[in-house]
Amino acid sequence: MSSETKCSRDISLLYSFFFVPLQNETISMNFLDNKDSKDNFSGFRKISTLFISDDEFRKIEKAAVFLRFKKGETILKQGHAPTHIAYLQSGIVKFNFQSPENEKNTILTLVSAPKILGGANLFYKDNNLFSIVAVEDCEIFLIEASALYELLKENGNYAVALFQMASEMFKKSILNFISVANKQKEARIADVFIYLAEEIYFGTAFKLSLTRKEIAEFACCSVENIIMTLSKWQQEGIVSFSGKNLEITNIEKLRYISKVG
Amino acid sequence: MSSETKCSRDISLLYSFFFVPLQNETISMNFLDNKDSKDNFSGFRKISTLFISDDEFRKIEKAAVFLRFKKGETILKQGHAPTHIAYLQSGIVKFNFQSPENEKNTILTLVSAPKILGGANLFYKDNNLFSIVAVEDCEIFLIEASALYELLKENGNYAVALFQMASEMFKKSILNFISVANKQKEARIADVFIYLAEEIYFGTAFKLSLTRKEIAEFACCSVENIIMTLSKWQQEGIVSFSGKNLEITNIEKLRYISKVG
DNA sequence: AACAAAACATGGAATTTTCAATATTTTTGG
DNA sequence: CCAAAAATATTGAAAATTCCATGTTTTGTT
Repeated sequence: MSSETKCSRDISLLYSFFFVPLQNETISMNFLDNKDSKDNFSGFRKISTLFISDDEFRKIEKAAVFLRFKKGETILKQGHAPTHIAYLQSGIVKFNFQSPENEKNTILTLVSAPKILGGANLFYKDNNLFSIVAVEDCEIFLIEASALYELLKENGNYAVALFQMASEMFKKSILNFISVANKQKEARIADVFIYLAEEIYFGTAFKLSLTRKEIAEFACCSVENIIMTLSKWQQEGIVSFSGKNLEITNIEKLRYISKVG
Repeated sequence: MSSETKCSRDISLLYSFFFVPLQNETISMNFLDNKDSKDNFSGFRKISTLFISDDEFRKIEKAAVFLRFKKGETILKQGHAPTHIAYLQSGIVKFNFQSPENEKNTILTLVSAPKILGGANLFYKDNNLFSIVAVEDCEIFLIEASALYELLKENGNYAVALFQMASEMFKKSILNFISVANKQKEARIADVFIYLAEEIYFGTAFKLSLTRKEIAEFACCSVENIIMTLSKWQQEGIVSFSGKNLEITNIEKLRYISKVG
């Protein structure tokens, strides 16, 4: 547990109650005190404020705990019971499926803050279908599922709103599926970079937080394909990169590749 | 409109109100009178009975129209506004995505009755992401989305239940995605036939309602792959088929191929 | 700073998969 | 019932993609 944590009162009990440690995973133990927590929680309030009352919000807040996750840490784990839903305050996460047979990973979709995560997992009767893993340092509120469930049952308006948000992320997975199913390598990789620019980094120049391997797992091809394609694109003046810094210099060309492949 | 249609009163107006004709698609115009409609609708009631009251059910029933769709007909169309949700009383449907660029179709998942369809589409803000098409003759209730929406907002319990059902179908699409992304041809085709036996035909011997082309669109490979693989499997004693009649004679072998293939 | 591990990069061989050409069988519509 | 269309089937060539071997660079840790 970090020594810099400031607790105005003991919320470690709350923490240990709401948070189930994940196997073989080291968890970032930092969390803020209630005051800070409340401030940070305003993002969730903002998303939800149209639909839930102050009373309802306070109930959720009581069932929530604020956590920081470092790059690579698992937030919600595939195969576990969906005991929590997560509100992503800041950072970027991947929806990762790990094949039980081989070691292969598939990234279903990427999501950047602010978003409510785990809704899709939550509504299954079964255990989590995929993991949610930080690809950048993240600030997260883990909310006890049962508390949210009670709210949803009482507040249909909010239920519909939450489903819409959860559906958005499903939709993105499906869109990626369609890209993978119909297009070949180069068009798929183009789709990934268009997606990164439009939905993750909100611009054409960014510091890439994904490794080539992760991009391969997202575009469903080999690492070599990613590396070769990026090199080719750099020669063709479509992208320019050095290390992790990357700029898409001709996004229209990328859109063309996405279509014609 | 079929001459054998018996209408105890004029519901064709209701029909035309609820039903938006689909472009380039001939629609089955048969529908039953209100009495029959009520009887058949009990399936929907049964699915929903734990969550909605008789009053609420009657409201939904008033906003519903019973239709028969013939094999190949489109029930909900990709790109259209999600004006309706469908209760599949009997039959089998495919979730079909048609690529705007080329003519390629992708079958995201298959679903057999009884199920509530279009929930996923419903929760999007956007238009339908995919079409729902009959692969066998279907009996369907089309329910006005706005009526259901009102119910969901008032009845959070039912909203949660409906979303769970919609999530199930999403989950199946995702599982297919994972199969396509990670496995190669033969293992994917094995997955498709295991799915058909377990979730669609509820047995290892069935009359295949999909063409080889549709199976290819489901397993995301070429028609030739399906034909060759089936021939090979028949020689190896894994399946036996003649025309549309097919029997999986060694499903364990199929499961092995799914894993190792 | 040194070292180990991971990530990045490149090229060719091997494999998988699609495409193209063609023939047979089954289904559909008049 | 017949003709046309669609579906099924088979084959080899072409294309796409992964795998493998190898080397360089970057990152993280002690």
